[in-house]
Order: sequence, then structure tokens, then C-alpha cells
Amino acid sequence: MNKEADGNELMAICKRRGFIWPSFELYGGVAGMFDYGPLGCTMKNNILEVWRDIYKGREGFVEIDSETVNPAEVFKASGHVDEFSDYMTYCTQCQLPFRADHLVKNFCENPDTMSPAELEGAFSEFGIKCPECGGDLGKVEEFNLMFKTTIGPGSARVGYLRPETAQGIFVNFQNLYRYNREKLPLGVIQTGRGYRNEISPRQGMIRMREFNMMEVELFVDPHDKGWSRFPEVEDEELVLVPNTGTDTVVKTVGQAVEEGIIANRVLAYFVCTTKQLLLRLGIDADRLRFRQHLKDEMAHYAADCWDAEVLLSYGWTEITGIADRGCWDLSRHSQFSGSDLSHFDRFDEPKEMTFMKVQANHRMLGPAFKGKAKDIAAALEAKTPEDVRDGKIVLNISGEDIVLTSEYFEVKEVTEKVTGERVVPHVIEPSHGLDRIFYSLLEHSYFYDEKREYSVLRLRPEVAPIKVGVFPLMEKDGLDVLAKEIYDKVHSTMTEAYYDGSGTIGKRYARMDEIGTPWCITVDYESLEGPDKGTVTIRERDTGDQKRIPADKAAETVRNLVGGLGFSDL
RNA sequence: GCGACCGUAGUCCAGUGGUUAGGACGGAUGCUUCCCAAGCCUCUGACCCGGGUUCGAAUCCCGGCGGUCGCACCA
Repeated sequence: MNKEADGNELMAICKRRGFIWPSFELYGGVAGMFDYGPLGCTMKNNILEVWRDIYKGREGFVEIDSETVNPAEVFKASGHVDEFSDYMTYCTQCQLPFRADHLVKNFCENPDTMSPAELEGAFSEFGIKCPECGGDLGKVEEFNLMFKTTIGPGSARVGYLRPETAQGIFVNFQNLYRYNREKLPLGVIQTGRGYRNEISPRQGMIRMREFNMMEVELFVDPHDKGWSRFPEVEDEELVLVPNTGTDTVVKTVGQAVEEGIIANRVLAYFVCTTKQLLLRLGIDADRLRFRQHLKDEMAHYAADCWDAEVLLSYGWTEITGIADRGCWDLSRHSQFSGSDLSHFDRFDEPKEMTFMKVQANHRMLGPAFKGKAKDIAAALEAKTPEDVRDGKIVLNISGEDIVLTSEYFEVKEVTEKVTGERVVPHVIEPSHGLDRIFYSLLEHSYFYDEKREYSVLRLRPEVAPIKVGVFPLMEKDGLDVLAKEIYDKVHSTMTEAYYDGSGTIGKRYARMDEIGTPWCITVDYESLEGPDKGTVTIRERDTGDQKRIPADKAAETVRNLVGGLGFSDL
């Protein structure tokens, strides 16, 4: 066993010590589902708090919490219903799976609109066989990566469990925009579960059917993709794998933008923010890189996308994606809902704008069209000079084509004072897979200590579920009384402590090392009498070094250490 | 979804038709002034589920569920 984590040994610790448990083991288990045990739950919360500290604390973004079950309309607009739903068939002979609509492509007009029965009909009508072995094709089945359900009794209202939390933010854009007093940039964060009905989940916690996300949606002015704090990170280095090749390059954030490797400053800033977050959590810098999505790899909504990848026992694995989703989401929701989801971009000073405009001639329209004149005039003025053909404009008013000749309108130059324009905000999305980050931290902090002959999790104090073990050297002679007093003072939901008086002292240290507890406090006989009366020892996990500190300062000391104070500065 | 392999205490392994399923580690308890998984006592705890064959099944057969790996699928 070496420094690189052995996935099995690590998973054994996780299961044994209560980080994660495969779900429903009592009933045989379900692949791709895991429960967080007490230690895992605490550690997961700690990761969330660090993420919140950066996005809500440092950047001042706002947090919401939206529904996990969404009506179908949401995912029709987002594109997930179409993109995540395929008709599949299997060859009855060689069992290979095929997209049913692809097989009938050469025979039918609109294969993607056909029902399963129509597709099966087409197989027999056109004699379509398995392209691999020529065998008969089986039944056509819909395979959708989203979990489907119904909302309310009956099956009238179709709903889906969200495959990402992002849509909850997009559908609340108007509320959030007003909350932010109609200003951009507008940063919104949300954490919660997403669901994908994976065909065959593998790789443990890496591909889960129900998973936790920490998503950030930053709405920016499409004309301004800068970021005010950009200068702070300009000189920080990033390990990048651009999609122009397969080479890894090291560039500063500033260089990456200047050389056009990363599309814009705001995207680059959040690539860098992601690096800061991951390193602060305890990802090994040598096993972290940012890889740009290939053009054909990009999700249907993404304009540019960088993945934070970490090296795990499974290979390079995506744990965070930072995407520029452009105006896709808001445009689509605007189109499907009929609501205006734009931002009014006020110019610094109003512009005098001169342009050609179609103006209705009300004097002629009124007598000619009577009651319809008002609608016609409005429709007419919505047209542009380019709509004039052969001196005429054709309008369609409630299904009726109306041809207007030039006496009913005038194309003239007008000068207007324009104070701003409506734009659909672009979205920068750093989306973090919480479970994947959680697992990566365990792998990167896993260390087999040759001297001690057991495994140690070198977790950063901020994420370690238990901050300090509190032990009496022996559970008698009043040592246990003092140790329990100290435990009571130190232990809180933010600074979890663990009292242990059983077995030998070495065994207790080992137990704490194995779950990543950074420090242990031990009450010994010197604590009770002699020159060191009133002091206790505190031991550092990674070095085994010990110092004596006053017992009544234990709680304060632990808080300071968690806050970043060095052990050697005690 | 297909194929191969696999399924025994919390964990790792033994048992391959026949008494009460055995060990190690772990966990609990007690003793020893016990600072790095020390020793000793005692205790705890398992044959994935269902059916079949058999006098008798953890063991053989069938089915299911689950796992690992490969293929396929997927971010």
C-alpha cells in the first residue's frame, strides 16, 4: 500500500467508521445510492460551509432553496426532456442497444417525432434489422435519464425530479432580479439534490443516481464579461488543458484570458475561485487540473465549459464544471413561458439615436379599418423598414392577412432619446458535485502511515468532522472528571469533540487519526498535581508532536487552531 | 441491458453434503500510573433472498437481488 489511496481500503474505512454507507443494505442495496453516516454528514456540512463562505461571504451572492420536483414544462424549456430522453431498442440476437430513431432515419421523415409503436411498425415495414448482426430488433423503449413522476392525483400533471438545481434559479429569475433591485451582476447559489436515473452506476460515489450539488448561477451583462475583483487573481497560476490539443499548460489567470484560452474574465475568475475553493478544502494541487470541454462534448446549453478534474484511483474525474451558458436558459424560459426575462441595461448617459422607423398614418387607417385600426396601427409600428416590400407591408391580425399600401404608413427618420436597452443576461455557472468533492477529499487525504502501521486521513481542520479527541490517560483517579469537563467546554456543533476513555491511549490516538481528527487532548497525572498542574497535552495528528496547554484554555485553543493558527505557534 | 467472476460476524478470511459454522482484526467489559493500535479475563456478532434435490444444504441445482470487472450507455 502506498500514499495513493487504495479505493477499497478507503471505502472500508468510510463504511466502518461511519462516513458513508451504501443505501438500503438491509434490503440488499441499490446501486448508485449512498447514505451519509454521522462523520460523513458532518464533513459534508463542513464542505458546504466553506463553499458558502466563499460565494455568500466573499462574493456576496444570495442563496435560495427551490423544489426538487418540477412540472414537465420546466424541463421542456431547459431542453432536458428532449436531450435526456431517447427511444432505445435492443437486438434480440446480439443484445446490442441502438437508438431506435437513428435506425429508421433513412426510411422515415421525422423519426424523432415517432412513437414507439410507429418505430416498431417501421422496423417490420422496411425490414430494418440489427446493423451489427442482422438479427431481429426488440421492443422500442423510452429511456429517459430523468426520474418521472406525477404531481397530484391522477396522471394529468407530469413532473420530473430535477437533474440539476440550476433550473430552480432560472425559473425564479424575475423574483431574484427584483430582489437585487434590477441590477447586474446577480449571483445566486443553491445547494440540494439532483437525480439522474443512471443505467448502470459504477465507480462508487462518482456516479450516483441521487446526488448533491452546490450550484452557482451568476447573471451578467452580456456586454460586460469582466469582473471587478479580477485584478486580485490575475497572477494566480492555473493548470489548463485547452481543447485545442491534449497538452497541459500552466498559465496565470491573466495570461489565459489575454491569449484567448479562457473566453472571458468573469469565467476565468470563477475557474480560479474554484481552484481556491478546492485547495482550501484539501484537494492536492498536484492532482488538480482544468480541462476545457471539446466542442462536441459541450452540453446543449453551454457556450464554453471548463471542468475541474482531480486525479483519483478511477483516473481523472470531473468534480466541478464552470460553464458559460450564454443566454440559453433565460431565452428558453422566456420563450416557453411568454414572460420577459431580460435586464434593462441603462446607458451611462442617454443616447440620441437616429434611425428609420415605420410610422402609422392614423388619419387614413381610422376611416378605412374602423374598429381594427388600433390593432393594425400597433402591429404596423412594430415592423421595421426591412419589412416593406414593393412599397407594401403585410400584417397578420388575428389570422387575417391585411395588405397595407404606402398611404397608410410612412418610413421616416426619427431621433429618440434612448436611456438603455433590454438584454438577456448571460449565465456563468460554477457547478460543484458535492459528493464527488467529498470523495476526492477522502482519497487525497488518505495516507498509510508505515511507522504507525495504520491509515490516517490528513483532512484539513476546516473539513475534518471531529476537530479534537479528548481523553483521560486512564479513566480513573479524577482524570476522567477533568477530561469530561474539557470535552463539555470544547464540544459544539461547529467544533465537534469526541470523548474516549476506553482501551489504551495509543489505540485512541489511532482511532482519531483514522477519521482525520487533527488534534487530541489528553489529561494525564501531571494535569492534577506537580509543576504542570492545570495543563493538558495536545497532540498534532500528522506529526505526533505534543505541547502542554492550560486546561481552561482548551476550547479557545482548538477554535484558534481550526481558524488557522499553526500548531508550532502554540 | 449482456457476459465473466463473486456473495459466511462491523472487516478480512477458513469451512465445499453430516455434531454446537472456526479464526484474526474490530467493538463492549474488567484489571494493570497506560502517551502512540501493549498484555490478560469475559462478552458480542454471520452463512444475501426464495424455491428445488436430499434423511440432512453455508456447501449441489434453478431463479431473484446485490457487488466487482469488461462491453454498452452516460457526464
